[in-house]
Amino acid sequence: MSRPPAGPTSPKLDRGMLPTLLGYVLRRTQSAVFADFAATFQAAGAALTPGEFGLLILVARNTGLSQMALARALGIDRSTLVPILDRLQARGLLVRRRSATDGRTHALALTPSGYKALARFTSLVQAHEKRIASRLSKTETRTLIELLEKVRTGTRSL
Amino acid sequence: MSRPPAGPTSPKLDRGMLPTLLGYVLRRTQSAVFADFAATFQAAGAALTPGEFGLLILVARNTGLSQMALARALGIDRSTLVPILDRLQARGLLVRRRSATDGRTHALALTPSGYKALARFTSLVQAHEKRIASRLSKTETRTLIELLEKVRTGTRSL
DNA sequence: TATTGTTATACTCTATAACTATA
DNA sequence: TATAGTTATAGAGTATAACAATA
Repeated sequence: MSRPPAGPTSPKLDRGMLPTLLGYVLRRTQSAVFADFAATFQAAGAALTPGEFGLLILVARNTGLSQMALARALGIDRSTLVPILDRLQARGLLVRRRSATDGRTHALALTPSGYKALARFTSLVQAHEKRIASRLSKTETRTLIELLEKVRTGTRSL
Repeated sequence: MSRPPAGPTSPKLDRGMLPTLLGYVLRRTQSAVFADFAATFQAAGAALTPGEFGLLILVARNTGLSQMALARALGIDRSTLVPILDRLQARGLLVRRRSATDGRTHALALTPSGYKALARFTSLVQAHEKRIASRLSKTETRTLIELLEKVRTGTRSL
């Protein structure tokens, strides 16, 4: 792997203190992992974001849950959830059913097609996961997850 | 710290396989860290995003760089950069100067006020960094950064 | 009165395509 | 022709405020 032809337009910039900031490294890594996720799905002719995958898993595992409960689990506002569900519903992956016990709420569920798609998505996610952890040993991967969880729970916002 | 009153609206949802997915843990951690960053600045009456901080550092360390060079360093399109610079310029933190050697480019630089603000921002970022790493030993923090870099460089998109 | 879902609105980040000025 | 910056436009994620239906 040779260096790209370092013309006048691609000088290495001085990044100063940034490389040692945990938040910065975290952000760049998250960005690269996101891009890998997108590339994995695009290469397979599928379209899904990590957020949508998480949402589908949540609905599959908690069939009948309300939009409020889902929004709370995702940490987003209920109004933010509406267009996201609209899209997944338009793709035939998910349905809003009227709750029998509370007329205000929608009972969310995957369609048969949604379950089938989720199975496929899951194998794509596993391939993606394998790749992003490819330079890490099993132990290192476990350590990384533990350390990330420590960081997450040591935060103001939690 | 007592648990919140677990009413009918906050049942613990089944998150299935998600807690073991590195990508998922990374995303949630990044989200929590982002929220902590925002809270730190808001508490200090300052307004800045992690991305803006990174941009200011880059400009401070590479005075006179062009918008193209900056966009490339940030991994975003040049058109995306325009409104971001507009805002920072409107806040008086940064200026676009005409390049003496190439009339097409703008030479970016911080204003004196920008340097002063950046000094303040830097100390806020350091407080934020200290908090998010508060549950980690020095060694663990170093390990975490190393593992994150390994993940980042083991990605398709790199 | 309070809650759920929706709509209207607004802001930010992101991109592509086309335009202008300059090289 | 090619590059830099801008503008126009569009899509997605995020929020707040107000509204209708239901509890």
